[in-house]
Amino acid sequence: MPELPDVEVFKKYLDSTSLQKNIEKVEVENPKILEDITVEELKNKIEGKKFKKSRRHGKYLFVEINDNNWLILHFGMTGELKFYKEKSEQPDHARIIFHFDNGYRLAFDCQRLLGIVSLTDSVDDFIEKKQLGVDALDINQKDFLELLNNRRGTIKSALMNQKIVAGVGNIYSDEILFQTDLHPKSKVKNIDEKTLSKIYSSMKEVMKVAIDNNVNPEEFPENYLLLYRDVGNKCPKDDGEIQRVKVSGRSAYYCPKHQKKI
DNA sequence: AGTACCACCTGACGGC
DNA sequence: TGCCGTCAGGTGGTAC
Repeated sequence: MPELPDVEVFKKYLDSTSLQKNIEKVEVENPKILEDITVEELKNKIEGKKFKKSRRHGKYLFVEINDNNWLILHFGMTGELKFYKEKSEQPDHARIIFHFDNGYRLAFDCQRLLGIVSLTDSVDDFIEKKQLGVDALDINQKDFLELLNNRRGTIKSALMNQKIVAGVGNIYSDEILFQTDLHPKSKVKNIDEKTLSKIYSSMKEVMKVAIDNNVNPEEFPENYLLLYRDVGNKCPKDDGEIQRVKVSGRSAYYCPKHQKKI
């Protein structure tokens, strides 16, 4: 799940359920999910405090505990949040559980343990240290074009490169290229400025559509790839046959009929 | 600078 | 039923 739109939906979920409640206890079910911190540090810094507000950057969600203390959540491939009351409702792979004083709990669930839970005293420093680019929802067209100017690689890997633009992952880069009629292996340097501008607009549009529809593909427009993103399916635009190709180690799905390599 | 490959992990699925 | 290979929306390190 967790690309920019998914994380934005998690943010809204956390904001609407878990802010301003006293956190009585932090339970660590699996410490492998922690990075650079110990179980004790996590408990000491959070127990007895409240989640004050949250902030998203790319695929990261940061939750403020107090002025110089933020919880870092990264969802990996399989992370998600669940707010619930009864233990019986606890998700199968709850790795960290925050217990609130009203009896409710917030679980950081992560089946594959590729997610990360950590702490930082400065979100901006963390973003800088990770060399994350500007968030895909915030970047302006001029900066986007400049960042892609003179790149030698493929357009899909550029879109997925978190140092260029933060937030776009495998699924949504496919969607953006599907909507702009470009083969995922097209070389960035072969793409003219007009087409790059189209990619920029499509990136914004796809992110917005996904967020507005709560990342539920069933609600997406009919001409979106997402519901048909598998080998052999019919392209929702022109009845081409969806194919798969490896691009920088990831599976890219595309319609060979209208996505041409340039 | 880019890319290919590996590692970190768990689990679902299809073929035999 | 079990075993095996492949795949899955992420990131980071290494070696070309």
